[in-house]
Parts: sequence; structure tokens; C-alpha cells
Amino acid sequence: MKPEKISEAVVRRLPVYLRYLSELNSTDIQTVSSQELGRKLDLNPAQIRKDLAYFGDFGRKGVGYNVSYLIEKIRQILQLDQPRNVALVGTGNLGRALCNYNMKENVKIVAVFDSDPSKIGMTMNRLTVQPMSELQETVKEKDISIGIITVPAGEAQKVSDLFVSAGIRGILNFAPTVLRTPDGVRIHHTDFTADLLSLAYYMDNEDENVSDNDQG
Amino acid sequence: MKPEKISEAVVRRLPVYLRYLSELNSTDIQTVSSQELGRKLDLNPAQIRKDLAYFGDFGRKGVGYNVSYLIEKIRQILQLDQPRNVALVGTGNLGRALCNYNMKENVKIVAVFDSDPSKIGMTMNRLTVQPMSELQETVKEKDISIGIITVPAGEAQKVSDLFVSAGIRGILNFAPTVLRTPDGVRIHHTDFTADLLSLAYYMDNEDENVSDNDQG
DNA sequence: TAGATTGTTAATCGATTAACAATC
DNA sequence: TAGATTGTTAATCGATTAACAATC
Repeated sequence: MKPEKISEAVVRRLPVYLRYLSELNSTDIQTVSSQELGRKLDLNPAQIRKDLAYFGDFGRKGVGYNVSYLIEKIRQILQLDQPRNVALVGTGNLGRALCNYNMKENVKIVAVFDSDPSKIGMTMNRLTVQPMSELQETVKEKDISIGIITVPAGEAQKVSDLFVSAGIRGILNFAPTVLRTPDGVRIHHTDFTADLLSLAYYMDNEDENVSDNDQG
Repeated sequence: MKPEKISEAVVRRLPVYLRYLSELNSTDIQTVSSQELGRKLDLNPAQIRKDLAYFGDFGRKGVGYNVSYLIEKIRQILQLDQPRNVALVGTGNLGRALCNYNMKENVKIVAVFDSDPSKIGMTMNRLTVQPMSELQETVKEKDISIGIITVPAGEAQKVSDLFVSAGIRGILNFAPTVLRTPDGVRIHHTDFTADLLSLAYYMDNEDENVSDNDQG
């Protein structure tokens, strides 16, 4: 509705809303209030209303939000109303796990790559593992806009650079290392090592910091 | 140094510091400044100094931080100077990937569980898959303090409840769903579906939001 | 000493929450 | 109409960054 800059935190919550709304949609519930959403998703209702209001007036006063309408709107906002093709590099355990993962939304891994010659030609979830040399061409051919990195830390920057020079503007990095990319390329870092190690901090501190949990 | 409450964001950065410091430690570099750390990790140097200063005076004015000393200190803060045992539930692709993952720090998966009878008895990275019925006992026996959830969304809350009633106070959740836990139980949610879908938002918005990248 | 860099305070920035008029 | 709930503004809260005295 307003030409305001949307914060990252807001955008990051949209898929969370979408996921629960999709769940609701498969029941016979057709309307949901920010309060109900907040209770279920452990978020402040005002925050949810504010998040959604950045993008439009999706609700009805005194009533709430229509579930399937809101789903449609959030899909549009996230650009999930059009198919989005993804390339994955690194066919280790994690890469394989992700390939088999059912994203449900319009996002699909359509090509997988590995630098290890012994992996080339293997099949992973109906995709044939390709050599890195084919990355650039395949990205164009298959209209790939997002890259996933599941290689060891030491190779991740190299892969990232390749992605960038192939024209990819969004990267999801699972390697435990900080990547540097030029402006205009967006990196999301799934750093579960850090998630796990930081969890250790809170253990046995029985006195302090035990009062709340969040899912950040 | 001061009995101040430490924010989650600060704690979450400690493993990131630790990781790069360990890298430095395997070179012959013995001292590092907040500026160098900031450049490498894409963080503001003032933030790094402030983060570390919450826990003590680890640096030397005009010099910087001694790498191996800082490593030792951060390990202590994160309680990684003592071994920490972890249980994992869900032996799908992702669970298997995590089992084979080398954490490097003192955190180790020491037991894996699955509710699917056909999985029981399988071996995963030298561990035998156990039935859920053995969870409570094994948690006590092996002094497990952290649980990892890699089951489908629909089963995650059930597993979480089991963990909690077994006395676990820290959970790393990979299932794409929000878990509710009692106060005192800490949940970190690795939600890569949301990471990926939110990435789509920024694609092709060639005009806006292209200026910076972060690794949140 | 001169240059560098910390630890820390103050200033800024941004995100969350409360409150409420509008209205279904 | 009465009750409920949105959209939005204002207040609060918290985190990041700038600046600088202390000091190696």
C-alpha cells in the first residue's frame, strides 16, 4: 500500500504465515484473526497486522483475514505465484537431503552440480549431477534465479562467485562460512552449526536466561 | 565483566567468531583486531568489541586480541570446554546428513531415534537407531542435554514434548513448524524453507532492496 | 614517543508492542 | 446495535554504530 521500505525481518516472517495459512486452508477454516495467528505462531498480533499492512489491506475489520485470499496475496508478494528455479551445488548428505525435500511452494531444484568427477552422472531425485563447467549454461537454459550451496566451507566462496558470474542474484548458503558477494546479490545463511553451538550457551545456566524461548 | 543480560544476537555471533578464530589458529597468525574480524565476517568492528566486552576484557589496547586466548574464552562462554551430548530424532535424509556432520567443537550426537519400526537397528555413523521408547532412559544414561528434531512437521511437537519430559532444555528444530515449549526450554529453529522462500521476495525486484546483502 | 586499538559511553537507528479510532 | 478486529500512529524497547578516552 505504501512505498515504504520493508525490513528483512518482516519478509522473513511471510513464509511462516504462509505455511500455517496453508495448513488452515486444508481444514474448513476460512477466516483467521491476527490474534489466532499470533497464538499459533508465537508472535505478537500487532506485529502480524503491521507486517501484512505493509503490503495491502488484506483483512476485514471485526472479522479477520480470509485464509485463501491471504495465501494468494502472500504468494504474490513473495513472487511464488510464478515458478522459481533453483540450482544446487554439492551432492553430499545435505545436498541430497535438500534435493529430496518437498518445498510445496513453487520453488524447485532443477539442476545439481558437483566438482567431484566421481559424482558426475549420478542421479538425485530424478536429476543428473552435472559438472561445474556446465553451471553457467544451465543457469541460462533453465532460467535459474536462486543457488543453494552445500559444499564444504573451503569451497563455498568459489561456488558463490560462480553463481554470481552466472547471473544468480539470490544464494542460500549452508556452508559454515561467511560469503562475500557484490551488491545486488542477496545471501541467506543457514548456519545450523552456529544455531547449535549458541544453544549450548544457555544450557545449565539454570538461573539466568531461562525465561523465554524464541524460534529465531 | 558486568552482570548485564546478554542478548540472543550477541550469543549467536559467538560461534561465528569462534569458527574464524579457529581458522586463524591453524595459520601462524596469533593476533587479530576487531577491524580485521569485522572485515572478514562482514560485521561492524565496534559491534565485535562490544560483544566480547560483555564477557570480559579479552583484548589489549593498541594490539588486538590473542587468537588462541580468545578461542579459549569463547569456548568457555559457550560451555564448549566440556563435552556436550546431543540426541537426534528422525533418520531421514536430513537426520543422516547431520549425523555425518563434523561439528569440530565439543558437541556430539550420541544417540539417534526414529518412530518408524523399519528404521530401528540401522546404523548411522556408528550409532544404532533406537526406538522412541528408549529416549527417556538414554537421555539420562548418556547425559544428553540437547535434542535435534529432523522429523516431518506433523510429528515435531510430539517429539519436542518427549524431549522436554526427558529433561532436555535445548532443542534445535529443523521441522518446518513452530514448536511450543514450557519456559526454561530453549528452541532454536533452523527454518531453511523460510530462508529460501523469503529469498524469492528479493528476486527481480531489480529496482529496490538490491543494495545490501546480509547473512541473517 | 607516535600509532594503533581496545573498552565503553552516548547517539542513532530500527523493530516491536500498545493503544485506539475506524468499521465490519 | 454491540462485539470484534483491523490498520495505523505513537510509545517503547532493544540493538547497532560512532566517537573517544585510556593505554598498550
